[in-house]
Amino acid sequence: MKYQRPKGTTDIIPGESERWQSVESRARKLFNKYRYNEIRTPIFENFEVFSRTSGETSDIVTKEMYDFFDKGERHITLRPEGTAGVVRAYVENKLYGPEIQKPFKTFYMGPMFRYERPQAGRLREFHQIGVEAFGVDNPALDVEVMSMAVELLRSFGLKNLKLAINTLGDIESRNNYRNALVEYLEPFEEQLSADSKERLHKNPLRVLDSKDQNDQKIVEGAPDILDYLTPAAQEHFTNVKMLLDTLEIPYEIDSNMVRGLDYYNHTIFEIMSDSKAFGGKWTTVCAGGRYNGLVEQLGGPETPGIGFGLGVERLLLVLEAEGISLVGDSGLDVYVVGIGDKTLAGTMKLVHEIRQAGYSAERDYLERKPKGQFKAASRLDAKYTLTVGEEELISGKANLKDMGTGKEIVINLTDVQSNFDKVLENFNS
RNA sequence: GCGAUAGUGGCGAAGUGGUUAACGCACCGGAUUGUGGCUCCGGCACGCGUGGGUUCGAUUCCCACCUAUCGCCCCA
Repeated sequence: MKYQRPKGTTDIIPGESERWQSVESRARKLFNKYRYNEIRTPIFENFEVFSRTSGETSDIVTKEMYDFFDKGERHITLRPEGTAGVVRAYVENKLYGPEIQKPFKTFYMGPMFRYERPQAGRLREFHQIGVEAFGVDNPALDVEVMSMAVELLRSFGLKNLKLAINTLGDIESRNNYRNALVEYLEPFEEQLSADSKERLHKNPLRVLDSKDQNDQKIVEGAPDILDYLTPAAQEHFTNVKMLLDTLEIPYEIDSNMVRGLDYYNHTIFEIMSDSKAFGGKWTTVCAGGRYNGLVEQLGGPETPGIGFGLGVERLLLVLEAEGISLVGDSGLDVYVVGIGDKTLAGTMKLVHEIRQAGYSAERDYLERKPKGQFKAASRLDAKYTLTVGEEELISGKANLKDMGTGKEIVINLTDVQSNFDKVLENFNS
């Protein structure tokens, strides 16, 4: 093979693209119900937009970004996630202005890029559907966002979903907790896995979700973030739980849950699936949280925010594994069978007229014999065939056949242009 | 970035250090001058991921690279 697509990318070809369209259009519909409107931001941004916000030491920044210098020596990055760019746009377009209703609610969908080792549901170019809401610190917004995510996944027919929630508290809570955690872990430093030793001082919270069995044992006795919340942070979390209960949305509190990005605080959540698409292991399909402070970090006024991102590839894998089909077929209405090379123009005209009348139409382009054309019509799942030869073009009458029942009638070809609806109506009555 | 497995036609899949690389599906054509199924007949890989090497000879052995899949890291 001379040319191959770059590692970790994929072609979404017809047959597959329909599923994407279905996911996207359902998401748009749902977001509209909740009054979220679409935002489209660049696929690349200045490097700093992500490096500042994601955390200078986060893996995303240190080893997963597709960054390069353009011809003007600008340090550019292909966006690895959606939120930072949206926040940048929020600030740059002054969407925090007093004339704009709060919360400002928006959604996006599109490709993201991370330089990683590809695996099932993990590509270098992947797609996310996400939402962001700015300007309101009310827990009602946290719960609206979560409820929307859950509803979206359920609307696809998914069951066996788990909503896991946690809080990172405010800065003060987080710092207090971080200190307590490091203090607890340091005596175990020598026993920790190599990875966790590394994390201990770089990003101690990450030790909490280590997969190493021994690490997990040590973590069991670690202090709990929930015990270090300031009263304000505590109240926020309590209200989030209360509101989830109100909506009867089941959830689990996972106080060991952390985030790969530094900008999160207060409520964080993940929606996971234990679908066989991922070998039955719980895998995150949708994740999000609150990021009060991020807008300020990117040069805007102090503005709270919250959002989530949904991995489209992962969602599609789960839907497939669960045997959920998204495509309603947009079948072919009429296949026009043309017999003999004298019918070239007549067939073309009929196909054109049928399309003008609002129906889908196909014809033969390979000069196949009638048998081959009927076979093709059958394969394309055509509802009807219209058969024209030289005689029919002269007499103005031709056979219309219902491919389901095999029934045939003679129709006037002039009716195709003027009232094809009637023709079909009469046929079916 | 690390570790493991794999790579033969559009798809699935057999195969061997040595003449024409099985078979199945799909597709195309014919038997059947203008009607979908079945059946029968015929066609369809100057080629075995790419590039080197060993050999008289490589799809088969060796090396490198590429890609995919799985695990780790991380994550949607």
